Amino acid sequence: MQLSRIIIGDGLNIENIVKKKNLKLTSARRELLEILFYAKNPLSYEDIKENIVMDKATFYRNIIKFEEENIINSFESNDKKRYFEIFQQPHPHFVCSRCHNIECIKERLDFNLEGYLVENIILKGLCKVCNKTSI
Amino acid sequence: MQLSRIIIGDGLNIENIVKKKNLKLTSARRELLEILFYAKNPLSYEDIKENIVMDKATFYRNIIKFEEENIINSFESNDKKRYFEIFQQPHPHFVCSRCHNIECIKERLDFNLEGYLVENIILKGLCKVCNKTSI
DNA sequence: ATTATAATGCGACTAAGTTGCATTAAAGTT
DNA sequence: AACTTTAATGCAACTTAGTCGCATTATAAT
Ligand SMILES: [Mn+2]
Ligand SMILES: [Mn+2]
Ligand SMILES: [Zn+2]
Ligand SMILES: [Zn+2]
Repeated sequence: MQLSRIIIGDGLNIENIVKKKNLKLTSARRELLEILFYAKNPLSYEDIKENIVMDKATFYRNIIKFEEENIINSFESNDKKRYFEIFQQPHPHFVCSRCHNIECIKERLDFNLEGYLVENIILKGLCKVCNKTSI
Repeated sequence: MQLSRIIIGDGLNIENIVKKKNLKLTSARRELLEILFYAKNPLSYEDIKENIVMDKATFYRNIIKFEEENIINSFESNDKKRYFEIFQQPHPHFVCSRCHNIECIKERLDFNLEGYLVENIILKGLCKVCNKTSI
């Protein structure tokens, strides 16, 4: 909710975004973008499918389009699934190996890795909640 | 080659390792561990299957056993595949989005992420080689 | 050598994601 | 408002990594 405001700015709604990219605004696309805009964490197809009425193929074809147009970005977790979120500033993600939650990490992780170009960071382990309750 | 010496120490061969964990030493297990010991990078089933004679189910069942016994560890890349390596000190892995190579990162990446327990780090982007040749 | 049990091969299966194709709906044009 | 063009959709079939049940076989202990 706040996220979508921050990213798309005032006056930019789903209609504007989709049309600005020369995509047709279908009900499938509106549904999908609404869910992603209001999500606090990245979501997989499995997370979303209960709340949408489109076919799986339509889902993935729209996901591909949205990624091409930089409306969303995605990454693979360690559960064989791909997770999607509205495109933001690149930031790390944390995958909890106990509760399987996936969180966006706001903190900057500063390290230097000479010669490489790091585009994406995925951390796995215990999230704050699970780490506390693990004695 | 050097790696396996370092980890398992002098006098510790595949026979010892397997028997120490109360696993039966089968030809499938010997084959699999030999390949993993001599590998410079983590390997997937697809990487290995040409060089082994066991069934896919046997491969994965042994992988599971080896992981339970901390003989190997594994992680998922962004190509939907799982990669396996002989268990070592935890260290990050770099997945190149251009050449799709997977490298073990020796450098320590020091950062603090308050409250979390980071068990595993996967970096994605351009490896040294691809980063140089990308202008 | 006999035996108990763990490991194996085979085939069927699951789940994420992809593709071809005929149909439908969006958006522009008259 | 009807017409047309083209993109988007649903459906079904497919691909691929990994899993599982079950009958058979190999390992290692006795
Ligand atoms: Mn995020
Ligand atoms: Mn490694
Ligand atoms: Zn957790
Ligand atoms: Zn590379």
